[in-house]
Amino acid sequence: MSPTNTDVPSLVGGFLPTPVPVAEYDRCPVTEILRLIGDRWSLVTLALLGRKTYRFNELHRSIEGISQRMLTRTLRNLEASGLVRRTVHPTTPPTVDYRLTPLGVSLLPPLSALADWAVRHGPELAAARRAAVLPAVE
Amino acid sequence: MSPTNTDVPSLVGGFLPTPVPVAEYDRCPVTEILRLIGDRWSLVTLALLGRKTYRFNELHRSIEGISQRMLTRTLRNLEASGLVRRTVHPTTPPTVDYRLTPLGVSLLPPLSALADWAVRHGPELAAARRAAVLPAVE
DNA sequence: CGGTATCCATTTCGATACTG
DNA sequence: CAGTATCGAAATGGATACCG
Repeated sequence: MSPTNTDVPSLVGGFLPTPVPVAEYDRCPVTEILRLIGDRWSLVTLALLGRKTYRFNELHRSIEGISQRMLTRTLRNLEASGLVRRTVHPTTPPTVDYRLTPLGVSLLPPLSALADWAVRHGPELAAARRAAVLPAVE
Repeated sequence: MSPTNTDVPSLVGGFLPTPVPVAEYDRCPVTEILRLIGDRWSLVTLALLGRKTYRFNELHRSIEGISQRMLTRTLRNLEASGLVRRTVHPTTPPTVDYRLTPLGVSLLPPLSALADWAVRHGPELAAARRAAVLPAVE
């Protein structure tokens, strides 16, 4: 009802048929976006592109540890989902830059909300992990 | 500064050192939560548990297509992160129920914000995918 | 500069069978 | 009822080399 709900967690529209049909679930946009950005490199990439336009190698240098292959794959993925636009400038040698599309920009606020939650509750998450791997001497 | 920012996407606190150090990035709580819930079954599981407490087989029946093994793994994962609490009742046969912890409940609003975004922009995402796999006859 | 192509290790997922 | 054990398939990620 309300344009943005903050107190009532809707999660997939506010209702859920049970059993949840697996086919629908897999095609659910919420599932898709989480799987899209839940991989190793998408989040940093989006975070950087949220700040400015990057050239390929500039991005490569900006993300420590990423291989050329994975950077390409990550960018192509985000591009295929409409979050990133790839622009080739016909110079010699050719230069390519990447920027967020308006759709990509619109993703940042909700993503930041999740990020804020994670930062706030990071200690609790870490504590839970520690408690889980050390079920000894209580 | 503001308790919840909606217009300025902070993403990991509002600044990013470049190059982004891979070790820090991997330990970043934002990365961790995304990878945690970015798998195949965590989102539905959380969505269901957000509604009520479930017994194991009840959950199993409620999620079409999930195997016993994956349900167990998913629940154990969420439990190890402190989002879900597992309670064993010493009856015969033993019954076990799962519910969200307060931490798990606190995750629902930001997750719903992302879900709302996905639902709103689902058509655009789908259109981008279609345009990407059909780069023919423009 | 901005990629591909190849190959391999690791992880994830799912099916099936069995258990206290 | 609520799992565990085992196995194999598939997806994911990374290293290296090469290309227009």
